Amino acid sequence: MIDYARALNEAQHQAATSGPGPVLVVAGAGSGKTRTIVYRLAWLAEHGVEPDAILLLTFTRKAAQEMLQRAGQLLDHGLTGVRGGTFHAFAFGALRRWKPAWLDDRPFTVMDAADITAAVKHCKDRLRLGRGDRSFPKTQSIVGLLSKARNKEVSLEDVLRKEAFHLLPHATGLQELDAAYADYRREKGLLDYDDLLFELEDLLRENALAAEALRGQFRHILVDEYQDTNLVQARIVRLLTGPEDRMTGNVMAVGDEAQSIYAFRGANVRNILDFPKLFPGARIVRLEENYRSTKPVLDVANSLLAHAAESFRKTLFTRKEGGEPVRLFTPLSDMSQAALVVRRIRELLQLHLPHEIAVLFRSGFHSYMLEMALNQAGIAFRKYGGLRYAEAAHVKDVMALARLLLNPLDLPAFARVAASHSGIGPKTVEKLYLVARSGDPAATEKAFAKFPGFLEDMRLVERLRAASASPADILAALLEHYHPRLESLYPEDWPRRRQGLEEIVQMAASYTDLDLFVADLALDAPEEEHDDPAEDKITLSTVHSAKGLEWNAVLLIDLVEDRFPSRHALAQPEDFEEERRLMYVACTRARHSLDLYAPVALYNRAERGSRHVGQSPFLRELAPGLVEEWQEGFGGALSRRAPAGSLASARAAGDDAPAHAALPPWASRKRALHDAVPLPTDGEAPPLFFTSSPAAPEDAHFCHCRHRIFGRGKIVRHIPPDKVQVNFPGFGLKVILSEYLQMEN
DNA sequence: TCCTCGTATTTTTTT
DNA sequence: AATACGAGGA
Repeated sequence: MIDYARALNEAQHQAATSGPGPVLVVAGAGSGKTRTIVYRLAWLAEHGVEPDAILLLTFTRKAAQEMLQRAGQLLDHGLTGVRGGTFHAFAFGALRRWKPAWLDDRPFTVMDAADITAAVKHCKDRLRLGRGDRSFPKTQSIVGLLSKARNKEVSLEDVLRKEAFHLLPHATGLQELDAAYADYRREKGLLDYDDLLFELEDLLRENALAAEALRGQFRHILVDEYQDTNLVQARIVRLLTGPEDRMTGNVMAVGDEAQSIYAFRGANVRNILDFPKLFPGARIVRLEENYRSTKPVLDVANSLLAHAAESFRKTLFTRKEGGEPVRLFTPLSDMSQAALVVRRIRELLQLHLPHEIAVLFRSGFHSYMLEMALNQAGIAFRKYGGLRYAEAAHVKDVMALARLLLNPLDLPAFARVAASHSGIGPKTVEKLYLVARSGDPAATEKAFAKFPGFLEDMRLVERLRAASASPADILAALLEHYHPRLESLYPEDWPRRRQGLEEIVQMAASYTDLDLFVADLALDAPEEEHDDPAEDKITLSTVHSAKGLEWNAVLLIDLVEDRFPSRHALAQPEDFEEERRLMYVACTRARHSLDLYAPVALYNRAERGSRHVGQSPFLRELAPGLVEEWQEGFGGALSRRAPAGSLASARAAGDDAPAHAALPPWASRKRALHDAVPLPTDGEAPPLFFTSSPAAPEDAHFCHCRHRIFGRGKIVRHIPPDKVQVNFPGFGLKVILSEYLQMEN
């Protein structure tokens, strides 16, 4: 039995142990939201709710897995039966079981981002839209506009009027394109991300049998990151909890309007405000105490929100007094920013394990320079957001063959396979597709005769379709067939790619149905390397992908105009406000240490030089005295910029270039840095780096312990007050409550 | 007419 | 890195 009252604070306790009916938990950043959900799961299990009657809908699968894992540690019998995943993955599962009628029993495929772009491009070309017209939007902007209209459930024209006034002359053309793209998907048996949600809603409304089956199974629904749901997702949750006129199930939604960062995708904060309307009788619980961050970090975060629009304003409080100051660095350029960050990470690595350190940024490409610097410095990292594994060209090539096997009408897959043979361009693809679809063998033979390589692809796919082999066997066969092309396409690094593809075959081994595997890859691409738990790496991530995660040390880079906030967010006040919340999310990821970096100049390829940039408006808005400012001089020397008016401010202005100026930035960094820090003249607290030791982990004891599930493991470090991190062979690093471990010596 | 290749331009965020 | 566009070849 778990002592809930002891393990949770009052509000958390109320949420975790609340009886039947709808509950809304408004959970501030770091307020123990995950903990609350985990204890909720435990409480439900203790009260006789079978795990498979619980549906946990989260924004990312990573979050769902983490939650289930933490719950498993808490409960003896684990919660393996709890169903959890993204709305999209859940929708796919349901639609696979109850196919939409319009498919007429044809197979269907989930499109990934590249497919959507390719499909819209195809329709655009066929309608001859924007040919030679530079004012016509590019394919990717069009995809964004169409999806935005559907997600916000407003007309395309309204979207244009509001955010792209200059495109209004093209409204008719874009509407035609929207219709053509819809026909395209219908004809080819393809569902894009938005289709999955709307089709699920239709299913729940129109197929009483399916609706009853789902409602009967999932008596308890938990929705995480509720502020990021859009209108149709809220309706889906409502429909899952019962027919329109009455509630038959239970629902708990958890969210924080201050962390709403997906409005661009149609997320609607009103969902939180309207929760009591949609779910009458809802109880509301607020978690406002922050357990994650130290006071200086929280002060910065609160200061950011103080300037937000009223409905988003909130102040979190912490009892963790003290802690390191938040530091703002102003490197001379983004290049020296990368060097400085590398230096700083090296130092943080003496205090923290790699996975406790993260560098965050607004957009995927902002980290390119840092990635190069880290590679040179030999520091391993994992990157989230940006290019995903399943988006790598070689993976898409092999998966396209697999998809063709499942759905011969899958035009994006067909086009990808075809175009990998030389001599086949868009026009030829279309011709071949029409012939292949007509099913006339003689005509097909003739048309394909010119492209023997492609013909072989199709023959192999057909053979494999008939063979009814396992997903792993099918992919292995496709990989062998694809290998020669892999070598010729990527002469430099094909072995690395080959290894990645072999991992795909490994992954597929845990599936019995190929279509599930293909959909999973499109819906939630796994990480690049199959996690080798022994290999601990630091994290690079976009702020969006960092949502819901936390680290001991967070470094936030590129806090300059046009980058953070994104230059695309300047036109609309709401967009600007969303960037502010994004910055808030970024800062609240940090437990002990938060570094802010605002390079003075950015390298510009076109000009082959650097260009001066202003600081992010969010930095200028911060209340004075919240951050400690350090500026970079030549040679990487850092000097403290004293608070305005103090004695040291005059001194900081002078630039005394140290003797190490000629050294490369990351050579003998310790000494160079140390010497560069001016000694305090007025008895003020001294230097920056290396002295800072936020709750330095005690040195590793290298003693062993035993866990009833994971077996014997080595204790890597203690996490005060009551947890330890243990490396279990075969399971990797786990954070576990000491009381669940047996010590060994 | 269609394909290929080189060059210029531009990168938001996610399912 | 990925797209768009224009020149030149089949």
